[in-house]
Amino acid sequence: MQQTEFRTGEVATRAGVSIDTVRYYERLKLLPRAGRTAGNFRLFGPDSIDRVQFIKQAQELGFSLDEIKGLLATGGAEECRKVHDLLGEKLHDLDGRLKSMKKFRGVLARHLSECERELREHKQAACCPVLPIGKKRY
Amino acid sequence: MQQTEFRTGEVATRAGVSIDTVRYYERLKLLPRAGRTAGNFRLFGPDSIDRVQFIKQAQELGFSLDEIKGLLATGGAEECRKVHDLLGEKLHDLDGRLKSMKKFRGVLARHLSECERELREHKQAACCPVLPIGKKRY
DNA sequence: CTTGACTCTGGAGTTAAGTCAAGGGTCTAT
DNA sequence: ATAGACCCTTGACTTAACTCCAGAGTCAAG
Repeated sequence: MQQTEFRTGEVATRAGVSIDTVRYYERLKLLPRAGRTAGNFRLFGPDSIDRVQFIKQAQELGFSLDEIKGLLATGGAEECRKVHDLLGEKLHDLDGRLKSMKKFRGVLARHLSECERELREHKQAACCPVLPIGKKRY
Repeated sequence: MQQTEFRTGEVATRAGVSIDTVRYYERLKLLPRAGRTAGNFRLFGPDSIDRVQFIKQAQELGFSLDEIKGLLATGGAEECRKVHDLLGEKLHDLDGRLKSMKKFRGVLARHLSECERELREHKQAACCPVLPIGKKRY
């Protein structure tokens, strides 16, 4: 049978965060309040590990903990509507960011190859500062 | 003829940041030290505006000011090599992030449609918390 | 030559997201 | 029944990236 309860430290290592972070997330209600043992040790269900990972991923993509909390909200119908709208909005954001990331990727790639040419041709050129603009005065 | 010098406030509004941010960036050497008028007002070249925008964009994509500074560095051949390497690394990061963003996009989109179905079908269902996992215990 | 909008410096304050430390329990393997 | 590994709470600290403030100077228009 699968393990079904985890203490703080175990959640932390499994999800790849610090133990303090797990407690911090619980305080912020990003994780539901965990149950406790007789000795007051937290006990989390396995879903909490996934949840922490979800949070971390969303965070990587530029969502704040607050926004993430919005996405995790649970409740009646109007809550649902709110999550729905937020979701649509976030999806829209994400698409915008995907687009500009691709553009930026292009900029960096262009610079990279320019930089390579520079290094190849005049072996010790002035340099290749990454800046999508002229190089003289600022 | 084009305007060729800008004071702090103008750079700020054109680049869409606060005036404090412009000064802050100058302090951090993300912008080259601006020239001054007789009365000690900063004078920036037009490139500074582009530079601020570049910084903001990179930042949106998850680069820290410190990393960005690395990309802007200028200097001899080894500096160049360093920028080159950093650039390659960042490009690689970016690709990873693009991938996981797309995946996450999928997750959100799936939730969105699930949420919509929920709202459509049982008009006032329990709700649709965004969580890529089971809903019972944490 | 005054007024109102703008700018300067230096330093303190803020926010998000942790991170650390002190002082003290708990658990389990021997 | 004790050592070593965990865990608890409270509250202070840290870092990045701003943001705000006071007190003072500058500039363009009328």
